[in-house]
Amino acid sequence: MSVQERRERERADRERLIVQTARELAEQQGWDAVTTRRLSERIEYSQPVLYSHFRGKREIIGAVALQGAAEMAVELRAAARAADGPRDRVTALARAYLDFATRNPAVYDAMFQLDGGLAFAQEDTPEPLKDAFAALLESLEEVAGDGVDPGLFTEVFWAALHGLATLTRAGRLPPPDAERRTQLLVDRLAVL
Amino acid sequence: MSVQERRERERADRERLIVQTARELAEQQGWDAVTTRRLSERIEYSQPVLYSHFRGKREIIGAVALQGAAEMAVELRAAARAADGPRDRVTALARAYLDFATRNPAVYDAMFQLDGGLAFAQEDTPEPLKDAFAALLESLEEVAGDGVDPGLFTEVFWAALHGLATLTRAGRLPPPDAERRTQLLVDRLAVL
DNA sequence: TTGATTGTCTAGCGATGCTAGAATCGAGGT
DNA sequence: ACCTCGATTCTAGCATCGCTAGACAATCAA
Repeated sequence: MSVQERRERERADRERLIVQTARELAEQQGWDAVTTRRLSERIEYSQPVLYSHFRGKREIIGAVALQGAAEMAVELRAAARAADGPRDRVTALARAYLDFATRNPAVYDAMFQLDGGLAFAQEDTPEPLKDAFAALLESLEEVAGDGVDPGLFTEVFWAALHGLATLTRAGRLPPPDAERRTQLLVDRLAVL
Repeated sequence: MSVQERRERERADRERLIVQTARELAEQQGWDAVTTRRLSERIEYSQPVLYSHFRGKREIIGAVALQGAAEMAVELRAAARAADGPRDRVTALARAYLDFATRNPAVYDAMFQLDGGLAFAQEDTPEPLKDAFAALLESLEEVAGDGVDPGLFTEVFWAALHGLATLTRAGRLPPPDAERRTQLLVDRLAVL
């Protein structure tokens, strides 16, 4: 019995190692550099080992995305908690979101740009993703405005943040004005 | 002299054929299916011919993106022209933008999701891209609000639309509520 | 008609994601 | 201590990718 338990523990450790290594490699050199060969080399196992943990590269991306979603939820809630009043809270939330995207570009890509084979906006959506959305909603429902569905408002606010995050990082929007854009977005969207 | 002119004409025709074929193939089966082999087969030339027109696959994507930007600019201006008053104009503009993204998903990806090797938000940004942004700005500057830089406002509005477009298409936002989200966005962002 | 230039194609390189089948390891019984 | 057998891991290879060198063919000037 103990032997099997140790095996399962080692297996779980190795799975964490794979996800962690994929994430580091992606942040260092971009997702294009995360090949099954390089990844297997870094974890010091052969390629087929990857496929005994994940169906393929997509699932590895998905695993990184879930890890990222959990972290993002924590950071969003921390930022909201540290702020006083609705206005400061929404501003802090927006900054925290964009900050996360800037500091973890590869993880953000795994979550929203790449195909990680994850379901969204439906029943079988993984819990971490639902929770990250919930973290946004918690701080936004108080500024949704009368007669506006908080869920719908959160979707719009999230989409706007997502647009800013992706376009900025892709060089489509000049970075220096990022803060002014954030302020404008918060001022207009939130009902204070 | 005439011989060379015919040659250049044929060459330009073939280049258009490449771009058009890449675009059709991408819309039919996604950009992953647009391989140099499949593309060369469809245009009935060998692979190296592609490289006598474009540096590589990236530039082909870029060419599709520029074509798309030009079309989008036309559609945005048409929608704005057909509307009466600032409110209707902004709503029509937003619908036209999201509509373009829905009807031409592969082209939209070429423009904003994939790496087409194009410069953005700087001097050497290709004209069609600047013009598409200008088309947005023309209709949005009148609703930017006092003391708000129209360019900055357009960037924010654009980012929000981009977020809605990409998240909806990726299955991250439920499609049925698309119109309600658009309305909410216009109502809040635009100063009417 | 010849020679040179231009254009196109065949064939192949290194790299990718993924997998079949061989090789190895280790736990449990004798 | 040794064998057996199942589970685990690896070697080797497939098909496909973007891209390119060098052979071949077509076209022009002389």
